[in-house]
Amino acid sequence: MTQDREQSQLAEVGGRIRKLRDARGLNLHELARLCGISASALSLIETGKRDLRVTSLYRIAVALRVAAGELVDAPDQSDSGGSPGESSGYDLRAYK
Amino acid sequence: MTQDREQSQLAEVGGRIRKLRDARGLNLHELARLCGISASALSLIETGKRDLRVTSLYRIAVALRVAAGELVDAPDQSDSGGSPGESSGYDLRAYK
DNA sequence: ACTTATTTTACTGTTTTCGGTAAAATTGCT
DNA sequence: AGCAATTTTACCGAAAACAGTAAAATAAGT
Repeated sequence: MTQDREQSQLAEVGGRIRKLRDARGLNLHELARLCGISASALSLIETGKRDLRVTSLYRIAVALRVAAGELVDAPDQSDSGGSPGESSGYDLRAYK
Repeated sequence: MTQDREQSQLAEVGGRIRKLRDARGLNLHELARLCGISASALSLIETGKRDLRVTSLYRIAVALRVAAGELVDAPDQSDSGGSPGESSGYDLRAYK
């Protein structure tokens, strides 16, 4: 369950990278060299078959000239710091 | 150079995590359990001493109830999909 | 069809994240 | 000061992300 979810999350991240790479007119090897990641690793990342470190995410974002958040968030994500003070909602009873 | 940059990027990510965790009134072990990451690893992440996978980033974001992008982007990041068609700015001459 | 460019996949070796545990260091409270 | 809670750090072993290479698969062009 959680496995499938992370799988699709990575697939979405990879899809956004590929889309932006295409929009920039770059091929795999070019982007790979721009962000210091091997082409084979980048291919696995774009197809959602490999997890990646956030530092790698940053390097890719820099190469694609977008904010790193655009690679991990859905395009319509807009929620932010709500009103502070309503510290609620956590159910810690199950533990400890 | 690049090393220091990634170091500070990780420190910023960790700082945001810690700040949100404090705002939620959670201690390290509680957040660790909520996102399925060991407390020791989470401590290293919050102090910017350890890189992390994006799937871990997602789990932390879910536990903190924020978009993952809020953990990787500076709070004032707002640029987005500019006008398509101006494919420019890449210098590939140095390679290939 | 052939040829070329691009991408995918498989493999090996190195580095690094991660869980778990436990011990130090720090912080907070009385 | 002491004592407890929280955090940091150090270790170990396992799993996974990397680089590099090369071969297979796919796409694109002539």
